[in-house]
Amino acid sequence: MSKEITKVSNSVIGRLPMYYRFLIYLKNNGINKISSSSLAEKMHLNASQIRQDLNCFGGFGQQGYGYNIDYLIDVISSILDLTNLKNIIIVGAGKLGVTLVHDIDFQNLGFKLFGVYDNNKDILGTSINNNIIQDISNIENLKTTIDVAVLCVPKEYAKQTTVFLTKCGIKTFWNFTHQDLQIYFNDIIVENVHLSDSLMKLSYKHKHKHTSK
Amino acid sequence: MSKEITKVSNSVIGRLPMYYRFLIYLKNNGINKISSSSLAEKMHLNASQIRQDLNCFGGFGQQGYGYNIDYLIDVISSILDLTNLKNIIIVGAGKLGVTLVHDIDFQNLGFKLFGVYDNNKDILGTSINNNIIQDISNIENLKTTIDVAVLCVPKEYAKQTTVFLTKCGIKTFWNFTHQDLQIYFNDIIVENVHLSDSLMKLSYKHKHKHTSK
DNA sequence: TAGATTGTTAATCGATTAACAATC
DNA sequence: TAGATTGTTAATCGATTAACAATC
Repeated sequence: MSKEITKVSNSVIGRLPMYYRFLIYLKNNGINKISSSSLAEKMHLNASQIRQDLNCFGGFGQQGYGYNIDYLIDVISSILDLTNLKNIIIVGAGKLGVTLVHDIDFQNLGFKLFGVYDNNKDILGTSINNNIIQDISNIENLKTTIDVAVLCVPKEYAKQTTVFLTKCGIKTFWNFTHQDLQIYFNDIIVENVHLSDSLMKLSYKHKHKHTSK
Repeated sequence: MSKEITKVSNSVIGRLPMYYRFLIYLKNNGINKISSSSLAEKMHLNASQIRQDLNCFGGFGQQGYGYNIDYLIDVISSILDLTNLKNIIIVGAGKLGVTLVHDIDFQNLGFKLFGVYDNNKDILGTSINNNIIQDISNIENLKTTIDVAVLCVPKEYAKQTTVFLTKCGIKTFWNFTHQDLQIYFNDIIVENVHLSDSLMKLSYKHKHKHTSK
């Protein structure tokens, strides 16, 4: 049974991948059903929260029994849109861009890696994992729709690159540039991976070991 | 004027690096003072929130005037402990580990890169940016205190590596392994960079463009 | 049927926003 | 001094947790 989804909070969305990961772990250990309270205990969460989270999208459990793990994995996968492959490109073939080509399992995360782009003449034509690095200006001429761009360019180029890509019709960005983009662009969807912010938070937590939450 | 810090919420801590980054940007543009309302407008935030956030740590502004940007940068830097260098090691010298050695400005984020470790005999002794890859077992014999470990090992090894490192006295982790650790360890500090979770969230947001926040 | 556990409503808790007195 | 803007208290909003009736 599925629900009309209106507006789901970021907190809920943020927990879905965590549930997904943990349920796969349980499945791999031969477990095929689980109750919200037992899942909560294992994940160090609250059972009410798990039920509330899932019920944003529909009723996927069975009273007196719990949740079927295979089914729940399918459901979350479908909510996160992991089976419908979207075209993604990597913009910026520096160390980070290249690492992502190798390390990210795009296929299983809802994406088809469509191409890798850069503007450095020295590396154009080189191949990474069977992806030939192409000139970024080629994006304009693509007939295929690109759904998402991964921004791996240096911070100084983040803004102008995004201007260019939005002109090419791309509205969704996985942003590794340490540059805040939502400030300058309306109507784009951005998921930030600000590694330096993350490390600063760790620095704070390390200092305030017993005073931070 | 500084305050007795009791317990600051993760939401507040999470915004500090963002303020820090933006204030440096303003400074680089020759601006030396700003009011909370003007900062809020530029950052698409709420002025009350900025004042509340800062006042968790003390009163750093001046009525009728606003905040001195240089001073505020210093204050936040000190709150985040960015000037007191802590020893950090990278564990796992695969593509990601190597990329972090090159791309992360540890020095300016509160850390001194102390060493890079792996257990792959083929790469031991190799040098990355003047860091020689050392055998992970050497960590046990270190006389120097290691404050933080960056976990860049394959997911399957995350748990056992963490067990080993905690035995060596390391309690703070920057975790890139896609393995939840807090579930298994008490009393450790972890900052997760779950790239696959991040991409799944983007997948969700892309699908639900107009229904997600 | 009885026991277990969901789905959902209600209560609580915390974070964000508004208001305003203090003060530079 | 008058105007501006902080620091801080109070009000609102949203997210988490508890409770329980519905039901498998």
